[in-house]
Amino acid sequence: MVGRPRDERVDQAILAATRGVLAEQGYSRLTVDAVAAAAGVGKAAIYRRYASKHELVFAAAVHDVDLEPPPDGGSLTADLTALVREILDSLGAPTARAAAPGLISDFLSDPALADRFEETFLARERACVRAALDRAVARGEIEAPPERDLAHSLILGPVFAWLYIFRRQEEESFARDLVVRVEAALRHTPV
Amino acid sequence: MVGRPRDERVDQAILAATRGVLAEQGYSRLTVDAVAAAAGVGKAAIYRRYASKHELVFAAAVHDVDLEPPPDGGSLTADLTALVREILDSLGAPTARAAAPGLISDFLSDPALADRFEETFLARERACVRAALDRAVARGEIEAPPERDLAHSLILGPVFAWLYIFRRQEEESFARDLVVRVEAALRHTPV
DNA sequence: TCAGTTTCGGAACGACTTGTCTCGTAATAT
DNA sequence: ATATTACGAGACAAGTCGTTCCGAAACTGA
Repeated sequence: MVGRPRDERVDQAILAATRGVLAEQGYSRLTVDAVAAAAGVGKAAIYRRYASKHELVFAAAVHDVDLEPPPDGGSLTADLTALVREILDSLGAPTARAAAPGLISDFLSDPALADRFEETFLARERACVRAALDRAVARGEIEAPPERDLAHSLILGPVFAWLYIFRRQEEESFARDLVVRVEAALRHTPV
Repeated sequence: MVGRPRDERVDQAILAATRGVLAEQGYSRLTVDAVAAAAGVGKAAIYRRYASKHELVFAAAVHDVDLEPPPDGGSLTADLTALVREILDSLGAPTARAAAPGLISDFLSDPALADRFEETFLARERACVRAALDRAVARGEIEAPPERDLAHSLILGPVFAWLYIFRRQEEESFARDLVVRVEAALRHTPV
C-alpha cells in the first residue's frame, strides 16, 4: 500500500460525530455537512470511507452494537430475560433510537443496506434466539420450537413496536411481562 | 364560505396519484412534483390541502385503511385470526408497504404526525384488540389479560418485524402459526 | 534522496427536492 | 358585478447530497 495512510483518529472522529448528531438531531435531520463539521473533517474524508449517508449511519449505529450470545442461564426464563433485556437495551440506546426507524425505512430503496443489516445484526440476533431455543429443547422445556423467524419476530417485534410505534419508554414492567408472555407462547405445543 | 369551491375530483386525483407513486417508487423516492404530474394538478393544489409531504403521504396511506372492528367470532381463536389477518393485510398492502417505515421514521422528527397516527390508526387497532380480549374474558377463555399496549405489541410487533425488518412476504403459515403462539401467550395466567 | 501515491481540510459545484410565490384564468358567493 | 377563492403551470430561494477540485501533508519504494 502506497500513499498517505488513513488517520485512525479521523475514522473515530467521524463515527463519534455521527453518533452525536444522530442523538441530537435524529436521522432525518442528520446532514453529512453537519457530521463533517462536528468531526472537524472534510466531507471528502467521509465519502472516502462510506459510499452514502445511509452507510455512514449504518456503520455508526450498528457497528457499536456487539451482540454477545448470552450464556446459558440455566432456564428458558433466564435465557429469555437476558435476550429481551439485551434487545431492549440495543434498540433503546439513544443512537439506535434515532437511527433504527430511518435505516429500516431505507431498506426499501437500498436492498444492499438491508442485506448488510441482515448479516451484521439480524443473523447474530437470530443465532442467539436459536441457541436459547435449542437449550430449552435440550432441557425438555419445549417440545416443538416454532419456525426460526417466527420466534425471532415474537421477541423483536413487540420490542420494536413498543419503542418505535407506540413510542413508549423502556419500562421494567414491560420487559418482565413480555418475557412471561413470550415464554408461554414458546412453551405451547401446537396441536 | 366565499370564493371558488375546491374540486373534489382534484382531492381524489391527488390521493390516487400519491398511492400510485408510492407503490411504484417507494416513500423515499416520492416527490411532490411527481405526484402533481401524475395527478395532472399544480403543486399549489397539493400544498393547499396538505402542509407537507409527510401529511400528504399520511393521508394517502392511512386514510384508506378503514379498520373495522371485527365482529365476535365466537372464540378467541377466531377473533385473533381475524385480527391478525386484518393487520397483515393492512400492513402488507402495496401502499402501506411503501409508506409505513418512512412514516414511522418521521415520527421522531414530527411528533404531531405521530400523534395523528396514534389517533387515526393505533387507537382503532387497540380498540379492536381490547374488544377481542374483553370477549375472551367474558367467555372465560382468559383470566388475566395483559396490559393493553403489551397485548397490542404482541400482535402488531411480530407482523411488523416479519414484513419490514425480515422483509418476508405474507405467508399463510406465518399468520396461522402467529395466531397459535399469540393465543398461547394471552391464555397464559401469570403467577 | 526523491518522485509517486494517497490522505488531509476546505470549498466549490451540479443535480435534485421542498415549500412559497406569481401568473392568467375559472368558478362561486354576496 | 365584484370580491374571493381555486385552478394549472411554472419560477424561485433554500437546503441537501454526492462529486470534484485545490494546495498541503504523510508515507512508500526505488
